[in-house]
Order: sequence, then C-alpha cells, then structure tokens
Amino acid sequence: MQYCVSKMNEQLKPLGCSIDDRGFHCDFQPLKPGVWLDEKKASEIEKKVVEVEIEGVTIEKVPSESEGLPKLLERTAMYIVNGVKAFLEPSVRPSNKKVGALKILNISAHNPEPEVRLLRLSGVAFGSQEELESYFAWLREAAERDHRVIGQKLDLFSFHEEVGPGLVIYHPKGQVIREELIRMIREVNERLGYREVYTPHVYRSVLWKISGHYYLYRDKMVLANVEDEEYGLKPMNCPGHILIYKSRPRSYRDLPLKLSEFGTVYRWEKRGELYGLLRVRGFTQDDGHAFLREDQVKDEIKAILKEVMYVLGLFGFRGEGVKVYLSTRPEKYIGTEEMWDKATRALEEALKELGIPYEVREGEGAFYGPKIDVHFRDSLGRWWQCSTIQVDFALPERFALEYTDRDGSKKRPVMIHRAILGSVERFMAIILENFGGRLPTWLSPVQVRVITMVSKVRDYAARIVNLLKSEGIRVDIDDGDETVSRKIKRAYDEAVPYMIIVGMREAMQGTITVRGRRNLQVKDVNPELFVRLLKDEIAKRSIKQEALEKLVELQQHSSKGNQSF
RNA sequence: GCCGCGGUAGCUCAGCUUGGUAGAGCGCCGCCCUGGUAAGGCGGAGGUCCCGGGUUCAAAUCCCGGCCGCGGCUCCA
Repeated sequence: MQYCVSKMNEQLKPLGCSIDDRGFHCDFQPLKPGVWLDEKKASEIEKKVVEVEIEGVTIEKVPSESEGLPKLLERTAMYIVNGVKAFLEPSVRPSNKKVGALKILNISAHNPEPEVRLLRLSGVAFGSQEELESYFAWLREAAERDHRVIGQKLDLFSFHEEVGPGLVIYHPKGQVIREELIRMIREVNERLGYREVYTPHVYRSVLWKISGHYYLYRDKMVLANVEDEEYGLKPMNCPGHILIYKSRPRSYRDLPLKLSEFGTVYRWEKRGELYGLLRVRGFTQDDGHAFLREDQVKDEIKAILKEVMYVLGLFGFRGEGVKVYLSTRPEKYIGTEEMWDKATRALEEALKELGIPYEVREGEGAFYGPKIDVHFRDSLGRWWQCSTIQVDFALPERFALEYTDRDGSKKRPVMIHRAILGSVERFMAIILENFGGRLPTWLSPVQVRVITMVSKVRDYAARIVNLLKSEGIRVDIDDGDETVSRKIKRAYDEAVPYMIIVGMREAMQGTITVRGRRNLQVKDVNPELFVRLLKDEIAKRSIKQEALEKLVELQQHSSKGNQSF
C-alpha cells in the first residue's frame, strides 16, 4: 500500500501503518501543503494494491534512520520495498503475499502531534473477495442495528438543533426503557444497601475547586456567571454525595455509608466526539459512592461485582463474553504505597474469592486509586465497557473526610465509586444494537398489541386490553379498518414482542391467538393463562419469550389442531 | 477542535454537473374493501429546498459565512 501510494503520488511520503480490530491505517506525510487524496484516487489505489505484483519481491528490514524523521516514528520499523521506504508498527509483520481484496473506507487527517498533519487511509484488506463481501455484510448488519436508526424508527428519542448537540430528548417510549433500566438498578442498589439521594444540577464553582475538577476539566465544564458568582453544571455526582457525608460527624459505626443517585451530569465533549446516545453531553449515571473503613473494602467490592455479573447476565452477557480488568498503581499517584497495596489486594482478593477470571493492567489505574473495569461482548462481537468500580483516595483527602474510630482517633475513610450501567443512555444504545431493537419483553415500551380481524370484535378486543392493563402490562390496540397482515407487519416493524390477534372465532370462544417473534403463533389460548405466563416472563426479566415457548409446549401436548408458522 | 462528506415533504431519498413549473416511495388524511396472518385498491393533503449574505434578469442548483448531522482523527474523569 505504502509502495503503491508513493508510486502514484510522489508528494506523499509513507510514514507508517498499523492494524487494529477494525482494519488498517496507513499514514502519509504530504511533502507540500495541499497535497491530498480524494475518493476517486482511493479507488485507484485499491485496484493498484490488488494488482501489484509483490510476490517474490524482497522486503528488507533496515535499521531506522532516526535523523529527519518525526518523533512519532522512533518506534516504527522501517522496510525497503522495491526501493521505496515503508514503515510498519512493530506489531505488524511484513508479508509479500498478494492482497486479494482491499477497500479504503476513509480518508482522514491524523494529527499525532499538534503541528504534524498526516494523511491517513483507513480500510480493510482480505485474502479474497468473498471475505471482503462477508465483511460488508457485517457492516450492513451493524448499520441496520444502529441505535440512532432504531431510536428514530421506534420513536424512542430525538436530537434537535434548538436544544444543542449531544443533548437527548426522550420520547414516551424511550423513557419507558430508561425507567425500566433504572428500576432494575434500583433493586440492585437496594440489595447492596445503597440509599438513593437527589442532588442539584448546578453548584457554585468553589465545590469544583475543592474537588479539583475545576482545574483538571474546566474546558469540559459548563460554567455560568450569575449575580457576579460563578456556577457550574455538575460533571460528576461524587462531590454532592461527599457533602452528605460531611453534613454531620461520622463514627466508625456509621460506615459503610452507601449513597446512590441516578444523577444527570454534563460534560462538554468536543463536537466531533459526539455520537448518538453513545457519546452525549448530558447523561445519567447509575452512580453510587460507598464511604468505607479500609477493612470493609473487599466485601463491598465482592458484593458489587456479584451484582455487576447478575446485571450483565440479564442481557445475555456472560462467560467468555465478559472480561474483567484490574488496573493497578500508575507512575503518578497520590496516597501512600501502603494504601495502594491494601486496596489493590482487596480488589484482587475479591475477584479471586468470587472465582472471576481477570487480567491485570499494570499502571493503568487512575491517579487516585486502583479500579476494576468490566468489559462485555455484544451480539455483533464488539466489546464495551460500562461497569466500573474505582477506589478513591483523593477525594476523601481533598474534602478532609474523617470518622472517629473505636479508640477515639480520627481516621480517613476510603471511597468507592461504582456504576453498573455506567451511563443509562450509553447502555441503552448498546442493548438496542445488541438486540437490533427487538428488546426483551420487560424492556419493551409496548409489550402486547391487540389486533382485531374485523370491526365486529372491537368490544371483545377492548376487554382483552383492559384485562392486560389491569395486570400492569403495557398494551395497546390496533383496531383500524385495515388488513390483518398489514397490522401484523406494523407490529413487527415496531418490534412489539407479543401480538394478540382476535377475530370472530376468538370472540365466540373467549380465547385469544398469541403471536410472538420468529413467526411463532398459538391459537385458542385462555387469556388468563397468557397473562399469568407473560407476567412471569416480565418479572424474571427474561431475554427469551418464555410465555410463548410455554404456550407452544402446552399446545403440543393437546390434540387441538393449532399451528405455528 | 482537525480532515473529508452532507442538510430537499413526518421518514428514506432523486433533482444540483449544465441556474428558468418542487419530484418518488413509505407514512398521514379520505373513500372503497369486513378482512384469518409480514405492505388490498383508489383519491387527497403535505415544502421557508437548514439559516444568513453574495453573484445573476432569475438560485434548491454557483460562491462565502454560520448552524446541525455523518465518517474518521484526537479525546472520553
């Protein structure tokens, strides 16, 4: 690639190539300002790379000449390909195998240093055209599952110019999903002993000066001057919770003190970094802070970890699809080595005692304490990090937190920050993509849709709707004068998990026809039976259509001539 | 913030190269059909062509600026 490009345009000097899980990136330095490539050129390059005969060409590794090269190339290995200098990251091994298929997906600028502007070609390469095709199929699949597309199609949320970029407006159906997620975490918090609090969105900046955010993250904070005083929107919930701790003297008997909040925070991310619900400027964390004695850290971590695994498991993220990382003391840190060792050991022991496999990331901890991050893999094979458990020595210090120990001496508590979903909006985006919009019943904004076959059964349909409503099931009705197949298509398009179809036959018998996902349908169902099974499926927060499966099973045992398509 | 691309009906998009009557499909509304399982038929309404400025007799179309979005880069306590 580097060889081909430099042959095509002498003004572009190859500067390196790296590979990650999304493909390759090749960087070039334009020798004159204004030298650039467009899409037309890119497709010429694609052709040329595939055609070029490099089989048998000697690729010679030569010692990097450090002179005259930008600093960023110091670690890059240099090769000579047919007399042209090329560079590869040390992790990328050279090969003179023929490239079967190549696609340049993006031409962009790469600024490794503020002054250096490189041309970056990003794309994918495969041994054969077929592999490239299947990659495209995957890309199309991912595009169809894009949460921004689903969010609009299912009427969940929207963004508006008048509101501002990165600020989400939730529609009724989107809010149902938010509320269900929050309700689930609320139950988790209850089990863990966290008590929910509520704190304001705006604070005098002095609070952010004490916490240190004002100095470190000022450019990401929303600040406003009102009546000659500066206020700031909260970028984090912890200072608010710390003030609750500080509102009265604390004794060792008061610990652990655990506070939780679904706190909406604002972080002014740069324009280009915003991305649907995955990266926004205002979002809600399922935040929680525990104030602990050192001897309480391990148990707390264990309890949280168990719940994290439970929550991820609810969505089918488990086993090989979950990875846990323990990040240890970085070079720059606060607190004493002894504190760090104790805390890190507590995290490690917690993981070991629970039998959770984990990987240590040496020196990757935050400056204020070690942490555990949990990653999981979605149905498209992508990895995400949402849950985090962080030990913090810094904030107790900055806010001079203390408690009176058994012997009357003043001690400093340890803080744990934890979030299971992380950001509710981000988590929502991930599960929307994971399920392709077809959410489990408990999360579905509309759980059941009643569909009429003829207008004569409207009263019967209304009775069924009322029955479900009275049982707390989210139900709506489609009783317009349209064909049944049209209504069924609409329900599928809107990702409604269950349809109840009623016609003359059902109205006469006092039964319903239940249709679920994957074209599965059961006739002659007793409405009360369905309600019971459905409530059970919802209460268990199952990701499967358990009610439907049970109906199918029951039907197979009976001799009635039911059918499933 | 940087590089590239884009913004036309509620949605998806065509028209823009070459300036001169604003288009399609879906959705919506109405009528017909009273339906048995993933788009029934016919008709109708619906537009500040993102905003501001410029060029021109004339701008959705060409030029400049802004806003918003998209793909990357950088960043993500």
